[in-house]
Amino acid sequence: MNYWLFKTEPGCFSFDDLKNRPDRTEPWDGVRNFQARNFLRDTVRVGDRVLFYHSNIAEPAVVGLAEVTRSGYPDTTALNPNSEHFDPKASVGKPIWYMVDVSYLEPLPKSVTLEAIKQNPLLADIPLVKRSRLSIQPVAETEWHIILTMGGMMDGPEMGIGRQ
DNA sequence: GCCAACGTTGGC
DNA sequence: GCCAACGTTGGC
Repeated sequence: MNYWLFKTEPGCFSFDDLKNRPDRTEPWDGVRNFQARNFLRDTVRVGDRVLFYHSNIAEPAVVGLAEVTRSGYPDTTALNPNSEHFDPKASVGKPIWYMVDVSYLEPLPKSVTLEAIKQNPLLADIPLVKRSRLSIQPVAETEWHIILTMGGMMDGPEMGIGRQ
């Protein structure tokens, strides 16, 4: 199982929008960057876990967790002339662009802001800091655990002290 | 809304 | 295949 960070502008599609879908599942379409496309097409697998990140807002942050429920398949919005993501170079035989399905899991008890991520020296190498424009990013397992800990999802090494 | 970073396009 | 021009992303 792999870990990922998916970026979205909440004004376009938010974590709550995913939660409010009838089956809490949604195709992750409209990605038009080749490196992100390669991840979606080749590497993202069913069962992979996703950090859901809100970008382009006053306080960008990881806000929740999602799960991949369908691996890469052709992005139909590229074939639809009425879609804002239409790509005249794409065709059924050569789709160019790919999407996956993601399902809502749970929100983080507290959002992990970009500011907090930047301030954590253990996260200095993640693409969010180094390659901020990449919209589909792999997350190392250690980084995954650190971010979940920062979000109040799991106990960090020092947080169990004093517990019953 | 500005603008730096960076990805893509297209002329040569 | 280089690289200038251009468009987009996304933090601030």
